[in-house]
Amino acid sequence: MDHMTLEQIAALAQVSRSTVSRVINDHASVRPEVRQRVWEVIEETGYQPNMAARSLAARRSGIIGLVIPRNAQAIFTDPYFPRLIQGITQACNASDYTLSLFLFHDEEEERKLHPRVLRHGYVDGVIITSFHTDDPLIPQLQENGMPFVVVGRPPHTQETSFIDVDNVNGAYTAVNHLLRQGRRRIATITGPLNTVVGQDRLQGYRQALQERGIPFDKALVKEGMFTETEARYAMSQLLAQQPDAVFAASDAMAFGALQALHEVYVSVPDQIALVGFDDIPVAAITNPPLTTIRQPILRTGALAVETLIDLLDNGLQPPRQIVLTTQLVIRGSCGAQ
Amino acid sequence: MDHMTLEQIAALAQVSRSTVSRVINDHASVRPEVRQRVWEVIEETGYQPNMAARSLAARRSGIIGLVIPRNAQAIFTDPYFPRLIQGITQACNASDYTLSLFLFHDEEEERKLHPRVLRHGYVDGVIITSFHTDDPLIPQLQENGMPFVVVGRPPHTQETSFIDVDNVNGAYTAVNHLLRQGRRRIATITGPLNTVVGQDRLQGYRQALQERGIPFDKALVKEGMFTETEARYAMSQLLAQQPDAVFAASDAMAFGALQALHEVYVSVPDQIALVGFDDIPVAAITNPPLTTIRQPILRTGALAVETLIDLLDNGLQPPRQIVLTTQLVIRGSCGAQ
DNA sequence: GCCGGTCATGGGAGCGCTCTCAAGATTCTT
DNA sequence: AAGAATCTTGAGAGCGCTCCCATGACCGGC
Repeated sequence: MDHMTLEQIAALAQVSRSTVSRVINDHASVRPEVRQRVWEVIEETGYQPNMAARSLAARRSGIIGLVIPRNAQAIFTDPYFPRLIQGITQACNASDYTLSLFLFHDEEEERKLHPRVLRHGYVDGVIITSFHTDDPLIPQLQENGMPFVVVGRPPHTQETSFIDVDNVNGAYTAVNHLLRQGRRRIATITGPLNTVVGQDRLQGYRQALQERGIPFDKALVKEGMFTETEARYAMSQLLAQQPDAVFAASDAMAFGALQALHEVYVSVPDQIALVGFDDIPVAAITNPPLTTIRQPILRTGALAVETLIDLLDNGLQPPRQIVLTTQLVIRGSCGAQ
Repeated sequence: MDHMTLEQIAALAQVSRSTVSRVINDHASVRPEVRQRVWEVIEETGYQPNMAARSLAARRSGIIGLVIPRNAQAIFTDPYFPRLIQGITQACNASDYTLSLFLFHDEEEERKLHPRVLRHGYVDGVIITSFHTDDPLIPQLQENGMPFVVVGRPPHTQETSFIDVDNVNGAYTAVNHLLRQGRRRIATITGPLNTVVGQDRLQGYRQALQERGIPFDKALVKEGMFTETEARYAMSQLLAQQPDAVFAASDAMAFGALQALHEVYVSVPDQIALVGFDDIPVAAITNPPLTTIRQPILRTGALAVETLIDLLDNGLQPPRQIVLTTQLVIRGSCGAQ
């Protein structure tokens, strides 16, 4: 009684296996009364189709994978990831897909487990995020013909569908805003510079300075790892350069900076103005509230899923490449209010 | 060439399908030279067994599910969850299991998607966390014979394996520590009181007060939802009661309280001492650093996986019920240094 | 050198589903 | 009212694997 099969349901409803299959998969051409009779039996028995069998026969599992490589230490501290996962799961739930999480902690795990990601019959496709510029997984996916969508801009964009936000422009806007407040000695705490997103936000910073004819000063740039702790350290180092403003490439890093500044009683924004990037929920309730660049994280996740499903269903030729815009959210930390 | 099958590998290695299967699954009685020949062919061709077929034939998928019900809003702000997921994925990776994430956002999603969790052939078992005391999923799992392990203490413990931390004792220790600092008017911001963990930590608070003969004052208790924002509001409300200390039932809520206090220039710990619960990484770098109760989150996750696998392999009768101990971490926010 | 035992291997029968194809039932056309 | 078109249904053949059982090779004991 425990595990019923299609055949048993068919017997109970006095139809064939095929008809039950049609009813379950909502295929056309089943007489309404038959359809109803079958549904009744299904409800009564609490029958659930066996997914393994279904996957095998239909050649699709209904599972999509989310791959987060080892360098994403920030996943454990930065609300960006939970939020992205929220967007992804919401879209998955809506489209009747299940999400599998592939989280790698070190290089050995990556080497050992990449085959699992690529294994046929497991996932129909994958979403990959936060990779190094030289992450070996992307070429592997291509080689194995595993459909995938990238969150962020991959190093080699041809042939690849991706969802990115306009990081260069966002960072540019942030720094430009600081410039308009009269700040001139603007430091930045960057993301990891072996990622495209880290590079792009630094690029926006440089562009804004350049436009005002302010020379780029390497001493005002410190690399963080998108983590609070790293940024706190970076900020304490930057203090020696006596900046009058800081652009942190993520809100989490902005908090780290804020903490470092609190510790030495530097007033924000009076002595040092601060702008972050992301607009995660806590940004609104720090002291002072954080001026930041809002990026649509939920939407990014949802679009990644939708794009992947489209790719699965329709092949998606040419690849879909979406760049979402960001938005400056002015609060207290930049001194503009 | 793309998708090879066992049969094709067998042909290339000039053995039978069965022998290749034996080699892959590391079964005994295959001649070493044959074993090696087969491995060579597998490596050469980059063959990956089809998981769907394997699951169907072997009646296990190698996937375990992590279920996070809708009330866990905190997942998007509280580093507890990422950390738990880290522990779980590490253990999964080590044991060659894959993790599927079932994240529900509202009641409708839960209703609609519970069957998916219970569906046979999908997941071998599930880990469930952060449920209401009256969450319908647990009885459903029992009814369907789906193996599961609970993170946290379930409302009805007989027959159920779970991994919990000693929340009552942890909270007791936190409050007792405040009492020993001479604080007497101790408020608390609780977790959601329709969860066991929320109730347990409140219970510990009450016990500590009772032991000192301090009457329980309802006005000093505010319910938070384990979120920073809720806690910030709760703290601002508690100010009217003029407490000299606050026990927040999670670190995330302690930060919320801290922000509320900063806003009105109440000094921590001088005017109000503060103790949290969890010891998430940022606790060490807030201003002041947060005194808190450390719970072994990573270990909880790993134990949940190990217990579930044990349950899958060996039936685990009687159920395994583990309660981990907590530890007081003294930093600046309690006024003890 | 014959017989019972062990070891290595292959073949067959599924696992529970989907999907194609063809046949039967029904409706429409003229 | 008869043939053509359509709709509805069932049977069969897999999907790619695991597991059981049978077979044959090989070994030592007497």
